[in-house]
Amino acid sequence: MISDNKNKLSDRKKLILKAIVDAHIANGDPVGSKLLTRNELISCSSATIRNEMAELESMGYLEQPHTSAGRIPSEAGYRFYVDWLLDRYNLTRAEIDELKNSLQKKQSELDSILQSALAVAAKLTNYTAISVRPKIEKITVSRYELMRLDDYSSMLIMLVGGVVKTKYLRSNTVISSEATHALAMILNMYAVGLTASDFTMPLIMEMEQHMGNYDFLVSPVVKAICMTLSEFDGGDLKIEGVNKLLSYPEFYNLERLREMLMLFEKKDDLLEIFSGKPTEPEKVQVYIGKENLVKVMDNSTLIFKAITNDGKTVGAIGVIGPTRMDYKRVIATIDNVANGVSAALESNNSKKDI
Amino acid sequence: MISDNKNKLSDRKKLILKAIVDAHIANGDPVGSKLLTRNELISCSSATIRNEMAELESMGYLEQPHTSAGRIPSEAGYRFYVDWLLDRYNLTRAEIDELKNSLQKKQSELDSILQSALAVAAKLTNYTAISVRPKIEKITVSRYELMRLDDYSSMLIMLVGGVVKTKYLRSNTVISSEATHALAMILNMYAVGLTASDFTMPLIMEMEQHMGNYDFLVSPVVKAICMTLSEFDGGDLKIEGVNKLLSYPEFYNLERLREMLMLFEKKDDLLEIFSGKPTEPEKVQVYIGKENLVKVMDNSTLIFKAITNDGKTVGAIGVIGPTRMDYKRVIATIDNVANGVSAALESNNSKKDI
DNA sequence: CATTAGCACTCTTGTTGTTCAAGTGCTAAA
DNA sequence: TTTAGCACTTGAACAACAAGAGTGCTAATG
Repeated sequence: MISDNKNKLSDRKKLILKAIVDAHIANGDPVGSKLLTRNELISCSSATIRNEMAELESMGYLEQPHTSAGRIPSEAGYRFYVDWLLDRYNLTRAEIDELKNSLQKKQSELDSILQSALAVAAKLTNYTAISVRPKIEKITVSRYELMRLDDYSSMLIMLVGGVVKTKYLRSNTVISSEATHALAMILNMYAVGLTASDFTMPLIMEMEQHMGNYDFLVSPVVKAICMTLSEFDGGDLKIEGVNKLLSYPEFYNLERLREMLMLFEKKDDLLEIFSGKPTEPEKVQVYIGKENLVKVMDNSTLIFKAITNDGKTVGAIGVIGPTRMDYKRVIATIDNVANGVSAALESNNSKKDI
Repeated sequence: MISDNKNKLSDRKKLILKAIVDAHIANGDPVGSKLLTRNELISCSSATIRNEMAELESMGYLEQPHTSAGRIPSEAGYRFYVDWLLDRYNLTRAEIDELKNSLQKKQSELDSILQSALAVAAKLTNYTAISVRPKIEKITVSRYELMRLDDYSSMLIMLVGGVVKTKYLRSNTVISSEATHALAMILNMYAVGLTASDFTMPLIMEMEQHMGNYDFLVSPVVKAICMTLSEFDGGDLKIEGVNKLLSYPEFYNLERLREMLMLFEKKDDLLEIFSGKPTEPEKVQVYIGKENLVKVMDNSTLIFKAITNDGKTVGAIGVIGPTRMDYKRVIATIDNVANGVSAALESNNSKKDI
């Protein structure tokens, strides 16, 4: 019986088990009897706790890695914890919003091709592959719609560069449908054809004036617009095959590996490297070690090539790896992949023309 | 002057430098004078090589990690190697084919949503996120086109489940355009509405008979068709945020990390785990440690939830991490993400209905 | 009878010292 | 100019050892 299972443990044992699992989840270290005495819910001495822990161990809920370490939960311990001791957790608003927004996002044609190209580049070269779409200047919204979902939330729909972008909005107060309409009108009146930096304070104040009682809506919406614009033209960076790093003894070193992953996580530096260089677009670029100017890449080589469409550079694709890299294979591969992506884009163009 | 640079080194120095770089690229170890004497192009003793190496080092092309190790190329050494000593490498046919095929691939609606959902799941939970589309039975091609590109290559275009799939084909002999046409006709005659397992040997032989002199074309094309079908319905598995593993001391162990990455690489096992379980689709599933049956995951926890569309399970999304996992947060997050994806799919349905 | 204090015991971790193998630099001879 | 030989340097691997942390057990206490 399930309820049998639940009541197998005394309340104090449950408390101690829960405390141990919680502490272990938080720290990762085995937890000893002394540590638990600090827990306010547990009001007995370390010796008592030790006795209880010994019993929990013999029941199979705890184990000790070695004699002189603390206890860690066994799998059965985790199972009991998950089934009976778990608190409920509710996502924060910020988390929910992030979730909703990301599910709205649509990939562009180029993004989709880059994704495939990256996967094949990583596979063929056996190095971590990276692609970027550089910043596009002067991206603007050509039309706004505002869709009211309920009293507290709406969807901002923008036509930007021929593509529909949506942004989920939420307020703490009730927004009437009149307010929604008014805001949409104001946006189409004032904010069409503007780049992110065109949204100046005077402009925002003028919009607020026109909104009357609903002036407080303007600034968060403008923020959302600017975020969308910057996310759209703020060059996107994709990475594939981080695990390839592990294949090389150069990165078989956790400190180094972690630094590299931090670099991938942050993306800014890489974006700059790929975008900023005065590249000859028709050639594969090779940057070795300190030529990369970013400290973390002191011992790494970056090999990439620009992707062109209609004669213009629209991105770049390449790999990153140890300076000890199989240059001749990688250079040839990246050359071909970049050309392939460019060709795929061109063929799309011609399809559109017909 | 560039040519100056090229001739800064004597031919023997170039030979030795190239040999050192090649050897170091291959092994990763510092290379000593003795090893180089085995190179057939170098016909002098280790002592001579040592002298040359000492000179190359003083010129800045080599360095030694410590006195008693061999030499490794410096950045300048790599630079010289890349600029002047590199052999040309041509991609193999297999590599070129793989490249072309992967650039043709189109993502489905579900794939695109899953991609976004994965990214946000990995970010919110801070664990590695995984999604699967399970096998779809009975997927068939409803129409074939064959586009001749040149004497040796064609594009096989298939309409499968309402989606266009293409496959790049190449032969060693010249294929006339008549042959291409005949093949396309035969395919549409015999091979429409068949699943991969419907392609039996007798059928293939019958098709070959109708192809006359071009019978040798049938079997490779059928292979390509079957590959496409299996790739289409063979459940797809995506992974995001492998680097998150590094955040946890449990994986701060290169052996463990590598095993996990191998698991991600192979995908088969994971696919089975996600797909095979008799899940209650409305609940978040938690598998702890050995409950996972796959050896590598002995110390890991898998948390996932099914994604439904129109009442049917169309996939699953979840995370994998150490058994010491922040269960309450992860369970809540996965619950929300999976629901979000399901909802996004449903809303697409209703759009289509209108 | 449950709880607690105290102490001896166990086991890991980090440090130190030593040996071993690898590869160099230099000198003298060919 | 090239080669052989030898002394020297240095990191990696391994064993010995001290320190620290946490337990289990026993005896005392409310």
